[in-house]
Amino acid sequence: MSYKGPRGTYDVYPGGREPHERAGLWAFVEDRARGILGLHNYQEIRTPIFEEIELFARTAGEASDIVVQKEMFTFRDKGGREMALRPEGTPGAVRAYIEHNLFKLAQPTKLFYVGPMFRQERQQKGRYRQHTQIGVEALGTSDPLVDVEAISLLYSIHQAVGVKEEVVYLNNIGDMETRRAYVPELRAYLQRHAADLDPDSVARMETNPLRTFDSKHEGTQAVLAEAPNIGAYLSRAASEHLAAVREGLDALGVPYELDERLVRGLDYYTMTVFEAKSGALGAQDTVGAGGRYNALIPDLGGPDLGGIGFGSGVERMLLAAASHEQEPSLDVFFVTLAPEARVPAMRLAGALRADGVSCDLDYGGRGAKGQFKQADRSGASFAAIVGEDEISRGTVKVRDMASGEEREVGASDGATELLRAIGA
RNA sequence: GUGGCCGUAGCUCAGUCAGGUAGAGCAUCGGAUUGUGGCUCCGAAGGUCGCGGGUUCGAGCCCCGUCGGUCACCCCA
Repeated sequence: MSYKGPRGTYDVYPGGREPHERAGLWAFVEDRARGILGLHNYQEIRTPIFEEIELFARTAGEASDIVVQKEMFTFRDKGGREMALRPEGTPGAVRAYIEHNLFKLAQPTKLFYVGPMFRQERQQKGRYRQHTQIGVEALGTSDPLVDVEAISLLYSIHQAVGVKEEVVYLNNIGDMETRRAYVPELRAYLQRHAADLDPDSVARMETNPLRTFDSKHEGTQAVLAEAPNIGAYLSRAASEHLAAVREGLDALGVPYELDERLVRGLDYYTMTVFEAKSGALGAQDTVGAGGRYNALIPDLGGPDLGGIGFGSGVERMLLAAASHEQEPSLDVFFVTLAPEARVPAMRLAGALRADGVSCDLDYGGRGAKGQFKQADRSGASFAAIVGEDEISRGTVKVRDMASGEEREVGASDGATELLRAIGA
């Protein structure tokens, strides 16, 4: 056995060591999230996990490292088309929205998706080459109350799955007018302090100065601490939008912190951006994040409509959550004490399952003691014992595993008495 | 892609300093209890010491390389 899973991936299986490797927890998170999304009238969209590279290249922006540093998994199909495994969910969803003319319906179109995303990065805590996002896109409107709904939704999902030490950060990075006013000021300021910046930030200062705020470099952060704030440069529209979002969040009781240095990695964001972090994670502490993208739909060939969305990492939610794992439960474990008892036991198990009673039996050829031990470990409420004596009498012995109490019931006419004995 | 740390039983790890017969706990299986679990006791099974090369009479240990993991940078959910 020398095969290992691909670098940066993980398996989900019974008894997995890390929270995101445990099958039961995935079901828990998905159930909770789908429940809340349904309550807000969001409907599921499923798009391919690969698209043409061009779609992602356009949306991420030329300055984004997803494209520039080739963090996408790419391949060429047999027709020579350049394809990529999706690094994020928004482009595919927006592409489908336009392709199927969903904007002709009453707007907004409220969509959610759950699925794997791929980025060819080096793994670390909370970061994987294949990870799963629960995401939302509310398309076809620029109403600030939709922003409120999206942020509230993100917060609600996190609360429902038990994300610990969460803080939601909010900012408005403005419209074109805002950036025309702000970006030159920021760039000029950074250029004056270029000597104290890290090399990455010096390069970004020209291409996309907003992104320097993401740097973890000490010198850069010291410079940025004195940098002009975008808040003072917001256009009237941006400023009113931000005020409306804040008013809505306050009314709903969603706690948040305004952070004027919050920018997002993807270039398509405009106006509202937000990010939910958890202190229970490592350096990769963003659990979910998103923002408004008012130019994206027209950029991809659709009508001039706005949209907003977020993605939340399921692995990070699980890592940041208190464990809600449920003990596996079993109703009945069959103990067979003679070879000829095995088939009758399987038949009875089938009859019980037909009535919704979960059953299992020994396939390991264990002795009586071993089978009872297995029954105990399986968490079964009852053991149903079938041996030579029971077969000759046409009965089954039912043992209550908690009390140790046993009683013999008839089994010649199916599982009726057995069902009664276990109170099903 | 860059850097730190780490690769010994299914799992968690000791053994590396000072080269000399590969260990423990937990888990698994069996027995004590010929058809009865949890607790206890006894026993068994389980290892190319990540891989390759080198030094040496002798390498889990030293040297070189390589692969993998992990955390951090970068970037991002």
